[in-house]
Amino acid sequence: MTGYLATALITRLIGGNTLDGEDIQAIQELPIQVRQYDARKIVTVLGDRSTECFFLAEGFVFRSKTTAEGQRQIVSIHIPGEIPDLQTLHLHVMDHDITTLTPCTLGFVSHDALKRLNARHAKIAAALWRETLVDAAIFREWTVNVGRRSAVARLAHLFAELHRRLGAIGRIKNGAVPLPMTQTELADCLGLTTVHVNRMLQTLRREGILTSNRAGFHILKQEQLEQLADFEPTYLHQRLALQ
Amino acid sequence: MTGYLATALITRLIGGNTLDGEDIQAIQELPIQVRQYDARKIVTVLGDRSTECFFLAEGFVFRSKTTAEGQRQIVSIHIPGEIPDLQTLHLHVMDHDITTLTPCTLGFVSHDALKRLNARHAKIAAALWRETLVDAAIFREWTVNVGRRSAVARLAHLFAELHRRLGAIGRIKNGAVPLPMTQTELADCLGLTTVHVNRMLQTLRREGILTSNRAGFHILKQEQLEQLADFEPTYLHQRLALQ
DNA sequence: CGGACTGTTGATTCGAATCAAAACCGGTGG
DNA sequence: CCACCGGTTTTGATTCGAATCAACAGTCCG
Repeated sequence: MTGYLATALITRLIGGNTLDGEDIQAIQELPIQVRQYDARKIVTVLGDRSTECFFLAEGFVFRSKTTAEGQRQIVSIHIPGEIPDLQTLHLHVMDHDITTLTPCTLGFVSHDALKRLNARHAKIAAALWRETLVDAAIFREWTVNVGRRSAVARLAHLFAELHRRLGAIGRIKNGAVPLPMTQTELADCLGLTTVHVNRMLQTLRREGILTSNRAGFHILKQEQLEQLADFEPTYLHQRLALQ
Repeated sequence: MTGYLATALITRLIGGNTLDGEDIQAIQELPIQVRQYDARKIVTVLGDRSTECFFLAEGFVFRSKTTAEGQRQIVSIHIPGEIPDLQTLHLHVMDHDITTLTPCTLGFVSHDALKRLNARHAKIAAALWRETLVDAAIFREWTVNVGRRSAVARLAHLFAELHRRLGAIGRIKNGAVPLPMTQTELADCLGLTTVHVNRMLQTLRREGILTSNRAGFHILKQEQLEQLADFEPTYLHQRLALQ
């Protein structure tokens, strides 16, 4: 893994852990295959048996499951620096789909290479494990969101979370959060219908809490948003508040 | 960790992985402190900073989060053989509560001991990591359940899942699933109210799909239950169908 | 025996889904 | 350059599933 790809991963892993020079070098030497994806393309699908994981260098992807009645639920959104299918290292069959939200740059690394890396570098292994644990913490919060919050609060919570996560990787330029999701996709994150998401978005706009369009959203009143959302960021387990 | 405690953990870890004699011995030598808990006691609470993990030897516990409005959402139920707070090994602050559902026997192991074990036994580390990944897969399915299924289907799905998981550890005696949850607790798993859970339970009973009482439930028509639930067990990642 | 949960029932309300149609927008091709 | 097309956003009317409110019955336990 070379250049900015390695840098992005290392930055992320260092965020929560202590890696030494050897660890960093090992990551830089990781054999990686870079592939470009268009927006809205499936990367991995339910039932797949992966032999590699991908590092999300640029763009957004989401994970989703679809019920027998064809109802889709998005279970997570991934941002640059993450490894959305890291669980395939130990869970051999995919139990959901992964789809790109935007054009993406993905860096594929074989399971073999990752396993060797883990075997030789305990700190990296711990850091990667930790990444999957943070994912799990976010899943838990999403269950709470969908199960116990009102429609507006759910939507507000999603925005608050993504604002924090994108802020932590320095992707927010004076308040503008670049996240090109359609209202249908928002609805599928929240267990709502598109129509209702549209109405709740209007509520948030009317209150002057945010503006939004196809390219992303812009939080105008963060405090009010987070309060409305019942947002409590502990679950993100962000070690440092990066700005 | 001695006697049946070690056996239960080893059985579980072997289920998905290959451990050799040395690994097994290391687990048996793990220093463990056994504590008994009454039913409905909090084991770990939001904000805690753990220095140990506990192995659930006997009984059931659940993890939950509560919104600012006081609405509780149960995000997972744990059964004997699991380590519900294993994530504390790498995520230092608890982002939810863990409560016993029944009287429980818990075996506490210090983080230090676990970290030494992981450092020396790569296969055990992988097996433990895998456990947390299966947890995460279940969280994802719960989000789908709460987000996209009807009330009856949600309830049916919960029963179907617990039937499979308890079956895999040999806890089902001719169809009877021992799971003493109140309807309020069921409701908190499903993002529903107690009243509505009561009505949906009656629906399932009326259809002759199951019987249930305070001690647990008894599935009469498994196939119909799983179909109604849109239950597809891949996400449980049960390597072998144990009987 | 009494009290506190837990389970059940009925009447009513309400939030979100559904159904349907129109407006908008960005890209494509004639 | 403009007409068209598919996907997305918006609006309105209506329906429906689950919540709410309220009361009562059942059960466990000290």
